[in-house]
Amino acid sequence: MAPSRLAAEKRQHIVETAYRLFKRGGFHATGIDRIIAEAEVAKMTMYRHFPNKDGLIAEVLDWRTARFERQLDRLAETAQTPDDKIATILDWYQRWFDSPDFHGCLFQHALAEFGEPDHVVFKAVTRQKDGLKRRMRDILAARMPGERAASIAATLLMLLEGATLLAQMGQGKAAIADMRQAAARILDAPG
Amino acid sequence: MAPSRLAAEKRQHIVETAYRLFKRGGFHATGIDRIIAEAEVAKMTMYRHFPNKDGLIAEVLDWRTARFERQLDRLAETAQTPDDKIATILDWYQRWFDSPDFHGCLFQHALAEFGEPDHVVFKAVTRQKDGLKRRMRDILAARMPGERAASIAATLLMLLEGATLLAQMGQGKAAIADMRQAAARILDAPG
DNA sequence: CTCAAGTGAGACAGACCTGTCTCACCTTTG
DNA sequence: CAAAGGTGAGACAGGTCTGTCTCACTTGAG
Repeated sequence: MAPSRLAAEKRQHIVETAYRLFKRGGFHATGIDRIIAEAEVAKMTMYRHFPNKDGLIAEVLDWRTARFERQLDRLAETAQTPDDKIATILDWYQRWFDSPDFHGCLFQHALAEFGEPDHVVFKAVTRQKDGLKRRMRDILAARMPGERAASIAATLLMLLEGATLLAQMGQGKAAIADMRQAAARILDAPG
Repeated sequence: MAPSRLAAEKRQHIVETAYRLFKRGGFHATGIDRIIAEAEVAKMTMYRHFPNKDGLIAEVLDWRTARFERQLDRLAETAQTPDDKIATILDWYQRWFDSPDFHGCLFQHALAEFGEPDHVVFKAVTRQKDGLKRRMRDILAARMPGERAASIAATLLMLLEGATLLAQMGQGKAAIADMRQAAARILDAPG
């Protein structure tokens, strides 16, 4: 039978509550008991919707990936040139770093705690990073050969990931500024 | 009383065993019981040398930082120009990515699991990253104004951290190549 | 030799973990 | 109304976690 409307809402509520707790406390350190207490949900309700904790984590990451990519695609529509589209991504990161409950990248953290390439969580992380890289590559491909677009997209991804790390260590402001300079130099360089 | 020679050796053995296990399995997921079993050491021996698990983790990171910086400083002596010194650092990362039991950066992982800025582990992470950035800044300062050296050092650090992340996702080869191109463009750009 | 420090082995406490199960209750649907 | 699926609350099992403690033994220092 198809899940009822209320069941789907409960499921989504669990995902968002778990997201908030994982972001603050990490994955292994955040217990199921804590999640169901915070979500005000019975334990069996959680285990009826998700096979186990790892499955919940992967679902949380995939949900977050979808939200992230929606925001990114919407932003890309507001800009005209490829360079402007890339700039809106950097703007997005800058706002993220400045947001009050910034705790670093949940996907980086997931990779740290689930480093086995076959693990369902590991795969959810690669999906997010590959999606971001592909979006930047597609943006740049309108302005340069595909191979060079792929290379620069990878470079920008590295800069973004490194900047996120520095931001988690309290150096977000400088990291954004330095990243903008570097991005400008890389994009302006002769092909 | 000063610790005996054997006691110091045991202590060091615990640190190196914990390092190996943390690298593979993460921090929360690796239990004390596993560490002392692998190190073939009594539990009380471990707790006599370290105040608690967090203290052991911080010690492991600091030991690893010292080893890393020794290697870096030794490499820097073999190169002449600032650009060559930076290149030897990139070479070091490339060899690291290709090493058989590469599992990503232990400091990134520690930051993911201990995100509280006041935590002893968090501080050990910032020490390592700041140390690396400072070394690159000092290298570059021989070739450009101090402010620009600091900015480029931060950019290179971001690239290195991002490349390490990509390497953990199996894209180390391409990441190194793209990073080298980006570094060359950034270093060659007009001041 | 003598004594103290260090150690190995393991029991132990108390807490927490994941995941299963029961049972009474509610709500939705036919 | 009646049947069935979803839920809340919590007990429960079996395991693991950190950290403390005891006791017998070994090893190093004076």
